[in-house]
Amino acid sequence: MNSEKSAEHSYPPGRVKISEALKNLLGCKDFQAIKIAEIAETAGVNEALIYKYFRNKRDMLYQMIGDYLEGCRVEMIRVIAGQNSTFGKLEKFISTIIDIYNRDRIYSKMILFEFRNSSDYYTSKPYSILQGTYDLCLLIIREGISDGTFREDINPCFMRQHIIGSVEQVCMNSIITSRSLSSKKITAYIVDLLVNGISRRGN
Amino acid sequence: MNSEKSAEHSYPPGRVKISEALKNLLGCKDFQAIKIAEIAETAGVNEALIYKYFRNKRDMLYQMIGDYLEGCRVEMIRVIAGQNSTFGKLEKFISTIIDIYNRDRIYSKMILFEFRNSSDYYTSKPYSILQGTYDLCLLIIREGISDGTFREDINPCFMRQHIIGSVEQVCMNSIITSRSLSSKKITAYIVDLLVNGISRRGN
DNA sequence: ACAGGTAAGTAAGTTTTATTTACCTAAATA
DNA sequence: TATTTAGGTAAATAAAACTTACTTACCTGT
Repeated sequence: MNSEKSAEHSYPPGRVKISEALKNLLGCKDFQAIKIAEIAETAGVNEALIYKYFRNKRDMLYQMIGDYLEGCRVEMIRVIAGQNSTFGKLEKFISTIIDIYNRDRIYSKMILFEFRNSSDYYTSKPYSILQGTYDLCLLIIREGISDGTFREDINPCFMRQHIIGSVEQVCMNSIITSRSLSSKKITAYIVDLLVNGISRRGN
Repeated sequence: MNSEKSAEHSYPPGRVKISEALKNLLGCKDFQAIKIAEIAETAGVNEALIYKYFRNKRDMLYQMIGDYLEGCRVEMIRVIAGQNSTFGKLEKFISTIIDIYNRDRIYSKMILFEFRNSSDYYTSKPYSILQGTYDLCLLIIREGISDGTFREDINPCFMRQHIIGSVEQVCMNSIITSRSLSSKKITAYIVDLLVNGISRRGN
């Protein structure tokens, strides 16, 4: 019984084909418009096989998002570790989020649009992975407060929300308008606003 | 044919009962879990009547959100008009958003969680009403730039996204955690972060 | 090398749920 | 008074999610 993979499920060909089929279909229509029959047909498997691997339609989405977000979390940890200044870490944190949302639009849409619409989403596994990734920001903030980069009179959790909110909003907008983001430029822009505020300098 | 109300539909008792039933049900379960039959039963009308007034299930949500958001837009215009300083307007804009999200949690949930999950949402009427409300922020920003309150080196649309993103994130979090927000306190907190940035003062 | 379990896979259902059709009734209108 | 029209319903339909009961083929321990 010790043959488990890193994730807690195995990936037989049928399962992989199902996930890929759903992903492909999500490229052209949205989740609720995609039929199980359609997924099965696209994958070239029987409908019932889907229910061997997934509890229900929504569970497919959650598992896919979970796998994807786990990869993102690992990437984020690696990328931040490569920076030594607090400021550099914050920049990398933001630019990596932008890169991720920019890179695979199908997953981005899943996460920003399909993912949240169920009351059990914030008790779900993918949610906690996403929060885990976003919470890396908290470490940066705490470090920044103690080394004097950031204000010490602000609640770190609150600051985190402020940062995430701003970044996600920009990403969401680019996805809605189907515009690609230049991660470097946008990061600089966001960081500037976050760090210096919107008030005229020297006010 | 000139008997139209201010909104483009009339409100006979059956229709009102249906909307109220849906709203009540949304208080305890989420949209996709609510059945048409259940709505009809709660409203005390026949299922078919629902389709007299609404194209489909999703259309019910859109119409309800549309009506609600139209009220919010009107409120926002009135409230901002009562301020004369740019700074006061920004504060009022933010505190009103917080108040609205705080006030009726069922509508907030609809808007933040159910509303976005369809690709046609950003071509929908409620979306354009919401954007219209949020765009009031643009006027404030432009005014603030010309009167020297805000930085002139920032794109107003971008600044708008930054502000909305931060505010919405905080509201979303309070809804997820079912915590009520003290609009005054939180507004002061957000405005401070937005205006002055997260960087240590005098950096 | 073979019994027995187990994972991958399927055909053909059942059930659930959104949506339609065809109809009734009463009030407004011409 | 005839007729349209708005509010409303019972009962059918259709579509899609999900199950059941069944193969087939591959491991695995004796």
